[in-house]
Amino acid sequence: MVNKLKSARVQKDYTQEQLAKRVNATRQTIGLIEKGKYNPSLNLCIAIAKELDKTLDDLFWEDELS
Amino acid sequence: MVNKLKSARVQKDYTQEQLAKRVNATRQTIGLIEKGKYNPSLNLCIAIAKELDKTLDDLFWEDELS
DNA sequence: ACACTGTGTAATATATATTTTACTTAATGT
DNA sequence: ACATTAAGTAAAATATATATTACACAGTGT
Repeated sequence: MVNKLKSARVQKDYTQEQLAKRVNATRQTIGLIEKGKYNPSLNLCIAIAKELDKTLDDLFWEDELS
Repeated sequence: MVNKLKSARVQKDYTQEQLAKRVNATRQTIGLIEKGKYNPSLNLCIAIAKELDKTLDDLFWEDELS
């Protein structure tokens, strides 16, 4: 239920730290978001999505649907 | 550039206060998000989108594209 | 055995989202 | 004219996202 973000990051061959730097965040923040332990801000979500060539829905919209 | 959220809310015939109550937020918070003066949390965005029968992309993804 | 890289995690500090309370104004209805 | 409703806005308080620093650990390469 968690790791669409992690999948997308790994697909891009980014480490947590590399992604963090590109979106002006910290490794820890990225790690916690991947673990589902954070409720990130919209701007950060958008920055991450753009950096990974995904959309908000791709990364953060409900899995439960379908 | 701002008001996909406002449009969706009005379409649903919700007042700011009604929407706020349904997503466990305040009228002020909704108002500021509509004005683009806030960087809301992902959870709030998701709650709003669900309540308005939209997706994250519908409401919060870039206008600038195209 | 030792260095190095990627990640998990925790404590404290800082920035900022969100609430609470309150005042204002435009619009609408009586 | 008055009351009511929806919305704009502001100050202070509170909650929480995020940064900073630091330590631990597994995996990999030397």
